[in-house]
Amino acid sequence: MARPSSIKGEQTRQRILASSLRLFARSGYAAVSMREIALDVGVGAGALYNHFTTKQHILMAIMEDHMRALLSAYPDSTKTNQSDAHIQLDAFVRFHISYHVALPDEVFLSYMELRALEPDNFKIIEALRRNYEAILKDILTLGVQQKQMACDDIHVSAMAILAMLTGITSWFRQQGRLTRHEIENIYVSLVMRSVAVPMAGQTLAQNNEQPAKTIPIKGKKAHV
Amino acid sequence: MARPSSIKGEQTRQRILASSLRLFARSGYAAVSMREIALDVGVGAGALYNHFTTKQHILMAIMEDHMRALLSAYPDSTKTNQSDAHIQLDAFVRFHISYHVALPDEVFLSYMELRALEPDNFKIIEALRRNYEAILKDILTLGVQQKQMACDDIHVSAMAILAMLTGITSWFRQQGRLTRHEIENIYVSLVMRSVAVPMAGQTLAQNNEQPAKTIPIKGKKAHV
DNA sequence: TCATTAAATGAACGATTGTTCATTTTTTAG
DNA sequence: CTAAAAAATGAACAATCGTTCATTTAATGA
Repeated sequence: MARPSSIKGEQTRQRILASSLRLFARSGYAAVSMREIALDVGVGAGALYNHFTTKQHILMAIMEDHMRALLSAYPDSTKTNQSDAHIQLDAFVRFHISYHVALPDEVFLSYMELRALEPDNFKIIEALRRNYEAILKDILTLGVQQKQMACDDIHVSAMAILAMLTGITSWFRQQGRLTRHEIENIYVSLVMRSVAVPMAGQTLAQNNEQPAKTIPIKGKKAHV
Repeated sequence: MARPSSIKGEQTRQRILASSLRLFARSGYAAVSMREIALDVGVGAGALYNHFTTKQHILMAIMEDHMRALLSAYPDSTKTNQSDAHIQLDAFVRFHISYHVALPDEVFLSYMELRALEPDNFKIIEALRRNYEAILKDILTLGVQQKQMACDDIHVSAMAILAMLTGITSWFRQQGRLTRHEIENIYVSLVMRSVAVPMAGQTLAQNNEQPAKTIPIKGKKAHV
């Protein structure tokens, strides 16, 4: 026998994933050609197919790796050892920000290119995403049960908080005005207050009685 | 003279915009071909170029129309007639949700395809976007000045709130569990509390003293 | 009705797409 | 060193891309 396997192959595979990740994140999946990826890796176009059967497989590998890494990176200790919902939520916010700020390309890509996934692949990623969302929902549910938090709607609140947190990657820059730690504190404050139990005397403008007056939309949308 | 202009041309132009909007929002700018658009409009591919000089011009027209319509749709009355920051913020949240839920494709496209814009076009859209963000920042600034609101950072808080609100379009369905009005109320509540002045005795888990412990990231990112 | 021109056609352009494959190079086991 | 297979090459494939253009169709003012 000769050469049943090598380390070279795995190295090239990882370089393909790294180049694809960066290019996909920058220009979008559909806008990046296999030749662009090959050029960035420093290899011929045909060589890519020794490691991935199709372009779609590259995208799927990146997304699935990211989602599984995200899920396994979340420290189980915060889920089991702590029964205080506030502390769990604080830890979740800091974890989410740390992870997403450290891996902006993976996060951006996994959010932006969901529609580039073929149906079967989409289902897999979507399921992993729901697993992650469930972590936050469980925390909010616990907090409401313990009457430590006030949520009008667990699902909506979870979606709102996640959108708020993930949005950081769209403006955060490593050398920006604020450090990651400062941003963590700001967001912990925002999130904690957003689900805080309203105190007596708290002025929350409640004009819920108004029947949702429709906003008049100016514009040239004749096709409506 | 004969036929200096017609209504037919403008109609076709609008149908091109409508078809492109739907297709771009569904599959992404780069993944949609001019022939697909033409087929959806019910016209030959060459006919598109009687109304738009390039594919990029179609995208730019959609985005610019949307951003300008968004800005002009925001009722000036809430800015000038009301001096109460809380009422202004309430109105802003409801306006934003109403508008974005009514025009999900426009919102989704204008956010997702920014990178598909050529540099000059990007600058224009980006400037319009900042104008819109400024509306919220002004409200928060006013609220802080009046000591009605507490923001650790105006810019970050504005980005957080906008991300939270715009994220609605990624899960909202017209025939879903909640009506638009119910969602408005939930988000008004979330936003109001997130910038609420903390009351004495309010338990906001403040472990700001910890030196930002780094989350260990498992995974196969050998290139780091 | 006629002249004029906007609007639409559809073939064609060169460039690029994802992918294949015969061939060559490189690496490892024996 | 040699045999064998992994890995890379680079030309080639059919298909599709955005765009152009000579031509035809259709709508309008006079």
